[in-house]
Amino acid sequence: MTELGLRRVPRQSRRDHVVEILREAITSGRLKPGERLIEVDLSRELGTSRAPVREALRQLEQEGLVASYPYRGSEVLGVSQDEVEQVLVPIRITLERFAFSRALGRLDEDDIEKLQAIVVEMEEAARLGATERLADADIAFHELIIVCSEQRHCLQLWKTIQPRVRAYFRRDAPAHDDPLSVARQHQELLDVIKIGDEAAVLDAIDRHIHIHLAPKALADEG
Amino acid sequence: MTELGLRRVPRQSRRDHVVEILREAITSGRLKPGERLIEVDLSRELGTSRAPVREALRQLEQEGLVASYPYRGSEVLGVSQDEVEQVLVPIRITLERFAFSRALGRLDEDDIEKLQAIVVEMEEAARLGATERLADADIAFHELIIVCSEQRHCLQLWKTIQPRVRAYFRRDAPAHDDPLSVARQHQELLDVIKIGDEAAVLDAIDRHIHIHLAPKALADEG
DNA sequence: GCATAGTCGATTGTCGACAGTCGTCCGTCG
DNA sequence: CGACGGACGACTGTCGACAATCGACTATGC
Repeated sequence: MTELGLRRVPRQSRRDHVVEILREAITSGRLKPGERLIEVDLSRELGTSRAPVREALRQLEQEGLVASYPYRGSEVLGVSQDEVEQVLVPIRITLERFAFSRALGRLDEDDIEKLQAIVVEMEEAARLGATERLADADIAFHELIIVCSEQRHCLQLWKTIQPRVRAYFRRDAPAHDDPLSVARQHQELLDVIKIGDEAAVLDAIDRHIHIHLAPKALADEG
Repeated sequence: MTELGLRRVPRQSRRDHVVEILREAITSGRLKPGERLIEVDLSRELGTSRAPVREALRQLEQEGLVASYPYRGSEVLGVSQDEVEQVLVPIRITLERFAFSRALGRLDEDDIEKLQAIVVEMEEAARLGATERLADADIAFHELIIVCSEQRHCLQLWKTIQPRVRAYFRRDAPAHDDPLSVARQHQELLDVIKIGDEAAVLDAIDRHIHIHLAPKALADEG
């Protein structure tokens, strides 16, 4: 009848659905580190069978949000500041330097427009004090460029660390004294991208990502 | 009777078994890029049901060895030289710099002995021209140190890229004019580790991993 | 002859049931 | 009183069957 071709269509598999629900719950902090994840309970709550839940837990395990032990279940993991500084930030720099330089030649006007829209979204979120929206827009900005780079394995590695990057964005977002600065920084990054000078872009990314380091870590880096 | 408590015990889940078989087949090149992986066929060949096979394929997908498309199946992926140089090598450097510096204080005599044993294994494999054994020993050396660093997420990221690192080790191994040099380089690295000077170790790792770059890439890096 | 819609086989996505494993609790024995 | 061991409950690992989806092929109309 009125159902236009997508009646009960999942359009996204139940597994993906479960992954999203759980990832959201973990990165937002609603599920806390150490909490147990029991397959039957989850499947009941989500109105599905255990098979999709199991596969979802495996994926979250790969993403480092969950740890699981044979025959003994799964638990939620946290993201330490130490990991952010020592692993995630350097990996992001490696990954994004590569992705950004590849993306430079491929970004068309449409892409630039989308990036600009994300910056606008940031400004709006910042004004409203919507820290989660701000963090998600931040993720979206970086992910869009990685997607545009059309480097399959780069995107795959990004997907592996992205949930944890999101987790620390969200955790740290409320601490910003000036949320608008996030939007401003991305605007500057975008401006450099528009100009298209590779060296300048790489330099801008380095500085942009380094912002996430705590003062002490910055001192360590020199 | 004689069965000493581990009769039919899997001791490793069927899923892990399937993962290992397929990973081995892909990294060794027995399964070629583009080849299709059909769940029922695999489950029949491996004498198991589809559930473990499905979960194994998901894991290999996370590792970047396999790509899968909803309702349309999975296929084997390759590892390009471009990815090695632009992504895997830099990521390895980031990861291993961190892991090695963390491991330095934790390596006990037992660990050093194991590392030494791996170098001996390399020498033996090199003399026999056993290129796959040589590549696997190379992997084992680096992985042991990452394990000793006791950085959970570091290990998790390593597990994500390790299969592709193995793939390019195995692919490139036969091309070495002097297989023994691999053992020699690791011996030198191990010697520096024994001394325990962090800066020297980090420097040695950089150079060690950079070896995998083709001459052209090296020129690019300056 | 060509475009379009319907059908079919192959393959994946999901389900409910059962088997295997682990930690715990309780009773027994020294 | 503590160590040992077997039974129990909770949960994960695996299975075989069914539903949903896709691409290719075929038939139909123009």
